[in-house]
Amino acid sequence: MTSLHARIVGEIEADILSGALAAGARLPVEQELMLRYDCSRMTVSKALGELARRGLIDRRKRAGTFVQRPRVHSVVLDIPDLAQEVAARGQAYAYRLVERRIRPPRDAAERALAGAGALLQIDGVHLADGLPLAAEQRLVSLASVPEAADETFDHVAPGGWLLHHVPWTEAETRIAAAGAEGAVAAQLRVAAGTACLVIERTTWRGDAGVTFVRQHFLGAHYDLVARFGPGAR
Amino acid sequence: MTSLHARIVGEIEADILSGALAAGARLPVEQELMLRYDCSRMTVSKALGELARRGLIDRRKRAGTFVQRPRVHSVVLDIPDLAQEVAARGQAYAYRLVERRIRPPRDAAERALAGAGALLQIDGVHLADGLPLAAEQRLVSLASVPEAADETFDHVAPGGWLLHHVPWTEAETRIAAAGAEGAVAAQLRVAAGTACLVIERTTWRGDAGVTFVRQHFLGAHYDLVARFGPGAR
DNA sequence: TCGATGATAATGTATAGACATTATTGCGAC
DNA sequence: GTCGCAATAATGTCTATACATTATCATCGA
Repeated sequence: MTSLHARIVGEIEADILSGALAAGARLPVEQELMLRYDCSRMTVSKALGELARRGLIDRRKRAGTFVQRPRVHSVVLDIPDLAQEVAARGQAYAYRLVERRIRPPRDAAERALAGAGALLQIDGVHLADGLPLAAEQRLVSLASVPEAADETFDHVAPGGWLLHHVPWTEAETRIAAAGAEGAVAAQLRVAAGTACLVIERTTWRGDAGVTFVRQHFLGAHYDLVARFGPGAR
Repeated sequence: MTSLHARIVGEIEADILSGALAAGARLPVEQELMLRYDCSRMTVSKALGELARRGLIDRRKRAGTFVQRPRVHSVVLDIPDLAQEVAARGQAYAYRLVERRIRPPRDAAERALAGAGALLQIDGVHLADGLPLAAEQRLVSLASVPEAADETFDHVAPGGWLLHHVPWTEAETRIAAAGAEGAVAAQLRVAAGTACLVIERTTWRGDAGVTFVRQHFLGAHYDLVARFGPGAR
């Protein structure tokens, strides 16, 4: 016996996550939701208030209620749009493609990501002021993001591109440290064994895998900062 | 002109964070808050509902409303209680003290942490199944946590101890990678330059600094995993 | 003594209505 | 046209009330 406002939250959330309500779309006004769920305005408002506090929607007086664009998740780690971060540091950002190809999944983990389709593999290097900052190896599920096949990713980083082409995602991030080896060391132009911050992230949209990325950051040039607290949102 | 329920949220939150309402303490019942704020029950309930959603309080029917114990913050990175984590992996956990001393702050950052008082410096090593997992250098502000001066930290790790002795905290975490050098390499029993995950965390209680800790994790033996998503709590 | 049972005190959900606030929109004056 | 202002449509807050739910507590009976 779940409560009515919880049901409203759930249904709207599902519509947003599935893409049925696209980012920027306008939700029905409260009056209409009152009719749809046959309930009072307080109940609708409670549900919308919760979604707003969670950051899924934006309520604006007189204008209405809108689906939020996917924020950079959770303030914390997720999906640093490197272009923006580097720019914020006052450095010149560039992305250099190393390799791009379409291939079938090679192991169980990749099959789970790919679903029924093939994978787009994109290797590249992020540069700050011309110097290597991070080496990136990425797999994109073409079943989930077929448009990616039409994009060359010559100079546009796939991370930022995906941010703008896939609406809501859920992500699991793994952070570790490792020495740079082989191709990665070469791309970063450092000696083998140099300490790197390794970030691996798998991203889903609902149950479908979207992308997996492994980034080697030069430890000396990059770090992550996250702030927590009961007050923090 | 902040709204009334926002004010209620703020005041109760402040009482919790300051320790005026200790963990486990019972809050006034809604009727009493209605009187205190001269408002309706819905307004009180909205405020308490928000605090409950944020995890600061726990509302139980018939029993009342209670201050939650500080959860491991924010699901994500924070404050891995290594003892628990290692145990969860089925390994034997141990902590070995390397050095413990009380000293004045040495630079501006340390002065900011220490406030008016001195610092307790605790260096130690976390072991899993007898092997070094992480080297830890910690500073505790005795102004904020005077009880720490009476604790030897011989075999009890200061992280877990602090978790149980300081109620609510806010933390900033920095994550980077670096090669182990000097004393750290020796404590971890690895060659200099071995890649480590470096976690630095400063913790406050309100405006007062509580502790700063720098941990070097052996990259090969440790990683952080965090999962995000709109649904995730 | 101990266990079942029912009363009760607390939160949980919902309603209907009132008034406040605010950004948009459209209209009128210039 | 465009600038400003007023009407208005949407959300924001709050009240007073009702009934539901549930864990606790006290009482009663075996």
